[in-house]
Formats: sequence, C-alpha cells, structure tokens
Amino acid sequence: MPTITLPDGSRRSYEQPITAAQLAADIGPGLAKAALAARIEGTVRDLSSTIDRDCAVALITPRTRDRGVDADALQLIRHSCAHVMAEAIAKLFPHAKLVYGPPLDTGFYYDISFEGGRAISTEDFPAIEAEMTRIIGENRPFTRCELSLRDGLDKLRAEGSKFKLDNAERAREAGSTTLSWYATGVPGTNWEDLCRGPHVPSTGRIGAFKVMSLASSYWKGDETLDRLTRVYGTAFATAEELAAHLTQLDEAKKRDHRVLGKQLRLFHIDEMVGQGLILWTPNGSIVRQELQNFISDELRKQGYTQVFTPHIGKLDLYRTSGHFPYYRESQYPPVIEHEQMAALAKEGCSCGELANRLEKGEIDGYLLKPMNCPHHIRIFASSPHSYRDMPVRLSEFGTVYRWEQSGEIGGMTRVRGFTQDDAHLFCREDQVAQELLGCLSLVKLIFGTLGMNEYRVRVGLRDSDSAKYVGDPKNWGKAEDACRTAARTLGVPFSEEPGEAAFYGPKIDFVVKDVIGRSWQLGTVQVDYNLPERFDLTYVGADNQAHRPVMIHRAPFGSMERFIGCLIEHFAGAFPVWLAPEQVRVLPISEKSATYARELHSALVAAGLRAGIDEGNERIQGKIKDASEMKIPYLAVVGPRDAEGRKVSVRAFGTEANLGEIGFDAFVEGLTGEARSRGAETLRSRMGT
RNA sequence: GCCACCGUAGCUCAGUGGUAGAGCACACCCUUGGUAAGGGUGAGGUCGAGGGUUCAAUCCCCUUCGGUGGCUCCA
Repeated sequence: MPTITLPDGSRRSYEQPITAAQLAADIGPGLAKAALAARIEGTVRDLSSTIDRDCAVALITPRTRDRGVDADALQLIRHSCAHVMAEAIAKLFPHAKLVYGPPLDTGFYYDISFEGGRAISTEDFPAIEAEMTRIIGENRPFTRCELSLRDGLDKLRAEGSKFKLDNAERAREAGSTTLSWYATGVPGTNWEDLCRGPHVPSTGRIGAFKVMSLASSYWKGDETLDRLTRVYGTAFATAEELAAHLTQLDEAKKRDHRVLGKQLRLFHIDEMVGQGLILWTPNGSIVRQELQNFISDELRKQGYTQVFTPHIGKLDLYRTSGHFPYYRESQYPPVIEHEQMAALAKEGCSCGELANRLEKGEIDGYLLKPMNCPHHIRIFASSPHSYRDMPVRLSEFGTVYRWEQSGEIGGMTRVRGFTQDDAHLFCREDQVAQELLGCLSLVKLIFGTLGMNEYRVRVGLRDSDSAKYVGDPKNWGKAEDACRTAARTLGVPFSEEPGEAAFYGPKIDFVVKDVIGRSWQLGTVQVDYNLPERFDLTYVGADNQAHRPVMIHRAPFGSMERFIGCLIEHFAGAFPVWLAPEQVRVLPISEKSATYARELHSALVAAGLRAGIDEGNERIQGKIKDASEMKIPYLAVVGPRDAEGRKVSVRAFGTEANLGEIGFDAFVEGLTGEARSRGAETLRSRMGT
C-alpha cells in the first residue's frame, strides 16, 4: 500500500503496488504522454518499474517544470538511442560484436568489434541512420527482462560474446545478483542487449538523432587488448535541439584556434619543419610578446630574477634529475658528438646496444631539454646561498621539447616544442606556504585580467601504487599537504586527483576546456622536495649548518603555445586592444582624406600603437569588412567632415554602428590609455558610450 | 603508437580513368564612394610525396608524409 510523495510535496496513496507509468497516468494524461522514466528515491528507473512501498517519486519528462532540459531525460534518450544504433549496425553487419554503449555529455557511443568482417566506414552512416529511423518509426517498447546471475551467464556463454560476458562478470563483481536485458520489442523475437538500463518506454520516444563519427578504442581502455571501433552519435528530445546542437558545433569550429590561427595569421605549422613545432608568425608573436611583457612586469614586482639557459644539456644532468632514462619514451633521442658517433659506427654498434650504453652512462650525449628545472638548479648551485637570500626565484621563458605521440599532436595545445613561462623558487621550508600563495595569486591575476573565469583547479597527488614517482614518502606527504592547504586559500572548489602528480612532486593545476570540450592543463604550481635532494642543494642556515631548500616549480600560463591556443578560443580571435596584433586601422573615405588619414596614422604609430592604414581604392564598406574579418578592435574612419573638424569617426569591433566622433588627440590618448592599462581604461568610456 | 576519415590555387572548397574548376585573396585598369563586399581584366596548380595497375592515373591499389576525430599516453 504505497504512499508516494511527489516533487511538489503532495502525496498519493494506493491500495495496490503501482507502476511508474500508471502513476503518471493517474496524475494526468499529459504527464503520461510525456513521461520517459521515473526518479524513485533519487534513482532513475524504467517507467514500467513497480512501486510497492512508500517513497518519493518524480516523473522524468524531456522538459523540467521550468521548461529547461532535463539532464536525466537526455541521458535516457541517448542511452536508448545507442541501443537502436547498435541494433541497426548489428543488422547491417552481422559479424559485428557489440561491446559497450554508454551515454555521454554530448551524445553517446557504442564500442563494436568488427573483427573478421568488413569494417564500418562513414559511408555506411546513411544506411545505419535509415535503419535507425525505421526502428524508431516502429515505436517498439524497450522491454526489460531479468535473469539470475547463473542463468544470465549461461545465456551469454551460449551466445559466445566474450565482451558481453566480461561486462556481466564485472556486474557480478560489483555486487549484482541478477543480469538484465533490454529487447526493443518482444524478448526472444526482437533484438536485445545486455544492459542495466533504464531506458525510455519505447523507441519512438527518441526524438532526433545523428550518427556523428568513428574512432578507435581499446577494450577496457587497455592497448594490449582488442581494438574496437567506437561509433559516436547524439540524440535530443526534439529536432530543433539537435539542429541547435549541430549549429553550435559549427560555431565552435569557427572559434577553433587552428581555424582562427590561419585566418588571423597568428601561427603556422609547417610539415617541412616538423609535427608539433609552432612557427610564430608576426601577428601571433605580438600576442605572445605582450603576454610575456605582462607577466614579466608582475615577476619584477614579486622579486623574481630572470635567467637564460640553453636548449640542451648533458645526459648526466638528466641522469641526476631522473629525467633520463626513466622518461626516455617522451623525449627526443639524445644528441651524440661527432667523434663518439664515428667511433660507434666503426664498432658497428646496434641501436639496442646504443640505448643500453647511453642508459648505463658509458656513452655521453646531450638531451634536448624536456624541462628547465635542471638548468635552473645548476644556476642555484653555482653560488653559495644564505638563509637570508632565500627565496631565490629564477624565471625564464624556457623552451622545452617532448616526444609526444604523433596521434596526440594538434594545433597549439599539444605540441613537441613549447615555451614555458617557467620559474623555480628555491626556498626555506618555512617559506613554502607563503611562496605557494604568491604563485597562486599570480595565476589568479592572469586569469582575472584576461577574463578567463571558466577553469577548474586540480590538486594532482601521487598514486601510491605507481612506481613512476621518485623520492621519500615522508617528503611527498609534506608536499601534498602544502598543496592542499594552498589550494584551500584559493577560494575556488578543487578536486584531488591521485596519479596526476609530477614525477618529483604534487601540483596544483588550472584546467580549461577548448571549444570542442577537451580539457587542457594550463597554469601549474608544483612543490618539490626531491630534486633538491637529488642535486644535493644546500643553503647556510642561521645555525651555520647546511640546510636543504625546497623547490617550487611554477608556470602560470603553462606554456605560451597551449595558453595562447586556449586564449584565441576564449576571445574567439577578437583580442582586447593590448593584445591585438593590429590595434587600430585608419580608413580614409577616399583619396581626398589621404593626407589627414596619414597624419592620424603617424600620430598613432608615434604614440606606440600598432596602427594600420587602408589606402586601397575600395569603398568604405569594403574596408570595414576587411578590417572586421581581421577582428581589429578599433577602426578610425576619416573623411572630409572629420578632417575639417579634426575629428575621428570611431567604430569598434563587434558593434553594429559607429561609436560617434571624437577629437584627434583624444582618440590617440584614449587608445594609448586602453592599451597601456591592459583594458582597465577604455576609449569607449572616454567617449561616453 | 592505434583505428576511421581527409590531403586539388595563398584561403575555403567543387570535380573527372583521357594532364583541372569556382568564390575569396593577389596584380593591373575604371570607379573617389560616409560605416560589413562597386565594376572589369589578369596572373596563379608536378591535384601532398614515392611506387604499382593501365594505352592512359589527380581519380584505382600499395607505401610514405601531413591533417582531423577519437583511443592510449602526457614529467
């Protein structure tokens, strides 16, 4: 005799157990029609679930009561659509073995093995979609059936799918006592799939869908196991929402830093130069230089000193630091001197032998530096330090090289050579907390100045099971505590993630998403008790004894490449004045105003602004269009009227109309102020708009 | 590294087993026009590279380099 509490607080009592579908019908026909599933005591269940005891129930419909999209409903639709897609593929590819098909934030996928038969290709999508449309059109019910664990496993063994059997085994390990199947239609007659559910009541309730793309994956994410084909799709409650989603993807593409990088000529990647090696073109170099100037100003204020170090160092340096050979896989191979090379060739030294002898230290060579810290450590070690000099803060825009897997490289966000806005702080143990705060405030200042507020903070800790970390567990404990404490002072939520630490110490990372939803680590602050020990670094304490400093590694941008890649997307290429490669362009209405236009242009350049002038013979509309395509923040339109009044007609990027007129000198001053203040004072505020 | 797809003019992209086309950009000419494209003419390509099949390959096959989406990895 269940009494059911609904989300509005009202209660309904029933004499008999009741299904969620019946409950919906009892509340109203509209709800019965719209309901996809029920949230029973917070758990999403099929509409066919029976309610036999007192509980709280909310019926799930595509729309929430405030007409927003219900996230659970979307998951149900997508998960159900994954089944429909799998059924369609299974029909068209009888040899396909289904593995696993979960919903995602933006859609769903199904991992499928096509081993021993024709592989799927994007050309098959129309046929798959047609079959899916047919299945959905038949509006067959999703029918759940349950078997005991034993019967279920027997059934799977009989079917002979090792993948599904493995899924079931894992369900057992997770404590399930039964296994469930969902048939699209009549069990035993229609297609069915091992699945925990829940699902929408019938295939017709999947509103609009699209098969999106193909990718490969590994069974259980393990590259030593079977390679699977992952088919991605997406589904929404309505065709309008699907269309909006696809439009949004198109829009995102236009903001993609790789697209804008070409359009705005910010950087170039050249296959003749090499994969993952960024060539900074003049426009991009301006953005980078401005950002470097910005951070350099801050570093001076915070008592950093600047150093320069070479791009390579001897292998012994990296043997001591631990970079070589433990991270050999992610480094460019060592560089060997001429004579050594000649001697080795004469001996007929094999590749394997060479690697061995490099590792053992029998042959020396140089490494393209994968990190800047060893060089900075040697600078610190090059002179004695008193506790009074600490902390020593060495900063460098240091370029490092890493051998990233070819399939991972792309755009500016994952590259093989990149410049870190790096610094290493050598401090006394009692200074660690204070220094960490300084580093974090620097990161916050940068993100704040650029208006990048959508980031998450990750405290990367050691995974105690992994052998990749160097150093004493006691030191790790201290360093991890220091990171946690510092992260708490940030005033933003953070997550602790074991296994995300650097090999020498824990870290606090700032992570942002790109336009296609991938996460990238930008700024990072890392505490390190290990490298000072490996290099036997010391300073003289008040007690006249040698003490071990603690190191902090920090890079508030992370790398210039990745940061600017993300920054391009953040601004959609429309940089604020202080960063814009071309800050203002003077557009004379016609040749009649050329002299005045040139005078204005000269004045802007003399004021230190990056100003252009368009003296082409196009009409003003065309000049505005060209300048808008380059996303230039300000346009100075000057014609006879302006020349006469010694004024400038101003147009800002992204505005429909012009901002009005302003005097010649006020315009130059206003722009200079906006650039110099990095956006704190704007020309627009000066013009009163 | 793995799987799928892609690679044609500076850019965005059509196209075909018989050695190529558009728009934009570029150059020149006309036009001197007040807030997102005035008109004309012209130049520009070893169809990513190498090999194979074929009388003939940009197109089909293989290899390779590069890109994209994922997987795996990421100090």
